[in-house]
Amino acid sequence: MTAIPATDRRAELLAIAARLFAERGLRATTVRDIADAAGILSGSLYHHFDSKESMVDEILTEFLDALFGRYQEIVAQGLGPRDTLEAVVIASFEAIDQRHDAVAIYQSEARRLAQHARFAYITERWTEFRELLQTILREGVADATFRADLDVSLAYRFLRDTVWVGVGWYRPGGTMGVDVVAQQYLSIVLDGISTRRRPVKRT
Amino acid sequence: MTAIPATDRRAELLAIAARLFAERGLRATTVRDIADAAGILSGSLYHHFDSKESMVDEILTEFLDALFGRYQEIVAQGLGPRDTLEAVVIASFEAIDQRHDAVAIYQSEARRLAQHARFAYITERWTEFRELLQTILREGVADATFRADLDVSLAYRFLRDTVWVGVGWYRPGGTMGVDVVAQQYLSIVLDGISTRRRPVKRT
DNA sequence: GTCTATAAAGTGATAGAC
DNA sequence: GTCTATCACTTTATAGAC
Repeated sequence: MTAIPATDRRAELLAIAARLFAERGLRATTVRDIADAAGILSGSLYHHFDSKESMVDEILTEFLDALFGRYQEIVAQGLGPRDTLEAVVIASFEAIDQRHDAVAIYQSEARRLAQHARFAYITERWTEFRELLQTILREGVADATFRADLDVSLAYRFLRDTVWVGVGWYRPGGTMGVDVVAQQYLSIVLDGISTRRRPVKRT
Repeated sequence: MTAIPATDRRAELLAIAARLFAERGLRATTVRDIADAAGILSGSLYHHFDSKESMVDEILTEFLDALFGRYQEIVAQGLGPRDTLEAVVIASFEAIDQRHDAVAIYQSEARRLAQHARFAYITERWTEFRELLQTILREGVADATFRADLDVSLAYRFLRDTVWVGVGWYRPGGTMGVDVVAQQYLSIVLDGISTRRRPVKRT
């Protein structure tokens, strides 16, 4: 583990890179694009970073550390399954609001990045998030907060995907606040969209 | 509009390209990768296709035409809001099952492709799908199938995203059949995961 | 911290032989 | 329908001057 100098210029360049990575995709963003956007030449970027891959690594590491730190805070509060789930969902939407670029990169590139040894921590975080959500769901089924017929592993994937996919359309600073979106989201996930329950079809 | 010769070899090469595009991403898949996988040299691909972009275009056009033809069939049946929604969701999951590569390409690249004039039809299809789902939701609210407090435009985005994001983890031929997944999905969306309804929080 | 200059490899695409 | 050969251009990254 090498210490990384956290200069202002470095952070500034990283923010520029993150925005381009999020908008155009990792592969479609060249080091020239980043340098152009920063008003310098491409070679000058290598004074700050080893490689383009290092920039991505740093953006994701910082983001994931902050996010999972927040999740740990929530778990430590020892709320019940429903309140814990709500808090985790709200924290995730807040991340979409406040770290939009990093979430967008994570959402659209993490799966492929995770295949490389350098990004193995993505898989670890993925596992951590799965255990977090599945534990909440299992406890909720056990204490009758959630439906007894819930397929926990499927519901987990559903929750995971639906939370993060919001980054695709949510625009920070738009008319709809992130807290409103989170509440509407929770309303659908917890209570469904229909007025009356139907029998669960078995196949 | 130029007629495209639909030879066997052409379809075969297109299937190989679609698999690679889906697995690695458009930008990360080179014409050499496609040619290698097909057992020919990269130059030979240009006997069949104008460009790499043409391959993508053809894969997506064919997929979207088939999918929206299916949606039209469903609408033409004149079912109620709930049955129409169920049928649309099931048809979408069937597409994930049967046209996995095309759906994966669509899911992860459509937004950026739509910015180019050549792929303007993606935006048109997007609008078509939005109107389809929002009409179902509005009619469902009107006849009390769906909750009166539903935010239709937000629920639409929720449905749209959650249906297609399934392509990220669903593997055709796996242990869980696509019909089971679709039913579980509908169960959550329609009825929610909780045992009892909570008051909707207003902000 | 940035620039000049450039290397080394990869990329989409073409022309014409077989 | 595929191969040989190759072009024009782009891309990541480096070395050393300023």
